[in-house]
Amino acid sequence: MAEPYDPQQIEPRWQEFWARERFAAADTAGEKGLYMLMMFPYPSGDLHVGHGRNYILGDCLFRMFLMQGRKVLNPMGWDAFGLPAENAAIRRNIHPREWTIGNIGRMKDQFRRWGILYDWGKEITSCEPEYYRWNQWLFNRMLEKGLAYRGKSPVNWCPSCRTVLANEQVVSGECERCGTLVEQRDLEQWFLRITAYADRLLEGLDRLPDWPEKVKVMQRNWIGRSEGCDLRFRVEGVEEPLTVFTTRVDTIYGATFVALAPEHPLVERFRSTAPDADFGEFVDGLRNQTRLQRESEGGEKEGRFTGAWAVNPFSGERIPIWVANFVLMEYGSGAIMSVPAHDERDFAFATRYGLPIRVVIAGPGMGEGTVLSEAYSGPGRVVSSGPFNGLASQEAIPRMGAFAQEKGFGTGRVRYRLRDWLISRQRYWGTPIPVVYCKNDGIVPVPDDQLPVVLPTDIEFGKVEGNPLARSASFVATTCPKCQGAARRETDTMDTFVDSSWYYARFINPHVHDAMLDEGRVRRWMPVHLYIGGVEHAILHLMYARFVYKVLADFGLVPGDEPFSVLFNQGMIVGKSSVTGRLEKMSKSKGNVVAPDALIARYGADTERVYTLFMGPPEKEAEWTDEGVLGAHRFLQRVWALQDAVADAAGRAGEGSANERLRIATHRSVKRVHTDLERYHPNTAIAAMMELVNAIGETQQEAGEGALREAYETLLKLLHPFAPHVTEELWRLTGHEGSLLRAGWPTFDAALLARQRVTLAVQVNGKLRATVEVEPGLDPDAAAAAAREAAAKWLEGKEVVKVVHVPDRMVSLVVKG
RNA sequence: GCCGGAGUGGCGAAAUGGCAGACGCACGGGACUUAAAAUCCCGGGUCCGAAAGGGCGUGAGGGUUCGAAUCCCUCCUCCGGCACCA
Repeated sequence: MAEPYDPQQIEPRWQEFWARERFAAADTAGEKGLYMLMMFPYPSGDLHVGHGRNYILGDCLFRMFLMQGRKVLNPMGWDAFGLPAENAAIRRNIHPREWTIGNIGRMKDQFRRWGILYDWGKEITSCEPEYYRWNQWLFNRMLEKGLAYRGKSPVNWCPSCRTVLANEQVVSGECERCGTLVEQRDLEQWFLRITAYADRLLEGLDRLPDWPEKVKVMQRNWIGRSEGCDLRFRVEGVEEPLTVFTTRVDTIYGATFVALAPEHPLVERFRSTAPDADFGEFVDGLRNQTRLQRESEGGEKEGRFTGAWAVNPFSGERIPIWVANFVLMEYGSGAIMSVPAHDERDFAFATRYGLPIRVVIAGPGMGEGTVLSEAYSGPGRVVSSGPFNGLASQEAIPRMGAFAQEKGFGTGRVRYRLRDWLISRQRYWGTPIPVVYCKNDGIVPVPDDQLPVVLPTDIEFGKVEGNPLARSASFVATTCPKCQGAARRETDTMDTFVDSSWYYARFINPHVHDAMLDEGRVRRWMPVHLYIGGVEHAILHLMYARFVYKVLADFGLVPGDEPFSVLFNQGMIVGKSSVTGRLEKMSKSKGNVVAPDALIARYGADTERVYTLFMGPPEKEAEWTDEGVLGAHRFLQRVWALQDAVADAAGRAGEGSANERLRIATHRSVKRVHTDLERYHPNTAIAAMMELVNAIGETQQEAGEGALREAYETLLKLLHPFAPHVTEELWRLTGHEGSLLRAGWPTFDAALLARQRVTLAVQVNGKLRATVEVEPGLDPDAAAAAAREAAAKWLEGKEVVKVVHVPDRMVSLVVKG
């Protein structure tokens, strides 16, 4: 009898062995291999079982690749800048760096205890100057190309995080990180010109067939490309024309007013002349509202007449200019031509304020005089539009656009919802933006040879409002690189998404000191073949990374122009919350965190791994249950116990049919595990191995040593990526030396699988009536004969008019009478 | 509102045009045990039937097909994303 299965005793030993033997080390100087990567984590400290999913799946695939003898780069690092470290500094008076490094140590240890292998020789920590200096270097390059710029605009301010945020980091009016309502502030900030890459970001998605459709759709929506034209309206009494953006020039004869955003510069000119006494108050009220407030007020459309008139450039008609709460300064030109008949919002506004509604697009069943009860925004025939009458709206759009262009009051224009990427943050724990402000020379970049601009350490946290960096005298006071005069350093730091926008390329050459990237290596190893991470980064990280990669490609530093060939999004692990009683993402506040430590102490890391991979398809959300863990543990117990079955069969030839049955089961499992892993379905791969365990159990009395050994050893190999510790141990116990990682990945004998008898389903008129066991590869006539015999009782007195034969699967008989 | 995804036993799920429910959990019965735990064996979609066998069954309704969980149309519900974007 074997010793009892004791993961406590087994697991640490193998973890040490794998580290010592450096199985995960990949030489990127040599020839190209497969590059797989899991999104590097923020080192927040403790990991729970929900975090494990991503890493366990990655490790499972990695180990299979290693067993297949492939060369694989599988690195790990730390997205180490960010607010939690600074908040910890304020609360607990510990330096952010110290806090971060401590957490990294704990997380690395957790990875080790999960049995997860990484090439730690290539570890990256983004808060170290040797890493972030290249953020600064890249910033300088982008500054040279005009891709980085300083600009003033209304920006999102999170009062709790005390910093501005990029648009992508505001989720329905709230800070993505802390949930606080963001405010609008007019500030001068640093931006990266991601909008210059909008079309390429869009077009690149079409060349990513192995990305989830969902992510691509989200990015497309976020970029929000729309084609239309800018039209210039003359405003009575005003010199400069007013530009509006529209995608529906075809409706312009139906424009009965023009609407301006409250922030539109033209509004100021009408402040004193507008007819309503509360005009100024109204405008100021809107300007002080947050975006969310403005939208939340029941979607109620509100506005005021400015007292001014615009002239429709097509018809020459005078139409009033209004200020309206539903017009956004951030989009288009902050001014629209309003066509109530054909736009839902304009319709609501016109109805409320008694403005005319004029049909100019006749949809099905509509004519010139039709009175609408709601806006019609579909296509139709152009009416009441002078020379354009009778055109189909689809046709009128280009025709009328061209007309406007010809006459000089219109220009074809593509607009995007996407805004430039605001990267300045008024916080300490990030990459210093490498510029200085000089009285003589203005904004001066810090020259490359003076990089990195290192974060100072003489910092006091938490005492006063504002960026602690700005209070570091030694940091702020500097000299101008141009004139050597006194100058002031920029104290804003970069958004941490800058760090993660290119780290994947640095992993290939983390120790190059005189360049951001080693061109030769990067050229061989990029793009990342398989990128695994959570869907929460569908827009943020993944779009920034695609943008920066394209910039790097334009600088000639990287090959191609997409960084990640295959993207795999794992789903969340959720647990029943003791607070809300519902299934929620694991978090301390929800009281549903399962810590790996106790689990590993009781059942072992292999059990956690098998359960995590067995829960369901990894792209789906899955609920953690203690009973499920038990099932995974039982499975490993059975595998452990089966070593006796092999030992007991020593010297036994066994019974032929049992041997054959077991061998077929073995090879079928090899085939299934392999194909299931290839399509990222570890759950069904485990099911296949469970079936093999059952098959070994059923035949262990009759089968011979050869078949049992083959079955068991194959099982150990197949199971190794899932449960690495116990399989290594069993591999030794069954008399082998070395590691399963070097034992090769099993292949299956197709000829053997082709020999197994098959069960044909027999259908009569589409209903299953019988099954019949036959030799594989039966020809249609023989199959039909077997089917007729099996279903004889259903064919009595009937005529078979058609036979459908699906080889080795079924025969369908169609009968009449 | 728009876009995307999903809906299958008591539960997690499998099957992507060919025997629905593999595999596991929970449950029921049995063996072992003084007993329990652990382990092992057997049984579970549902209805009729003692059984053999049959009817029904993959959110609802319709369609295509010899054959549909799978393809098409209409609708319902849930989840996710975007949302006054001109």
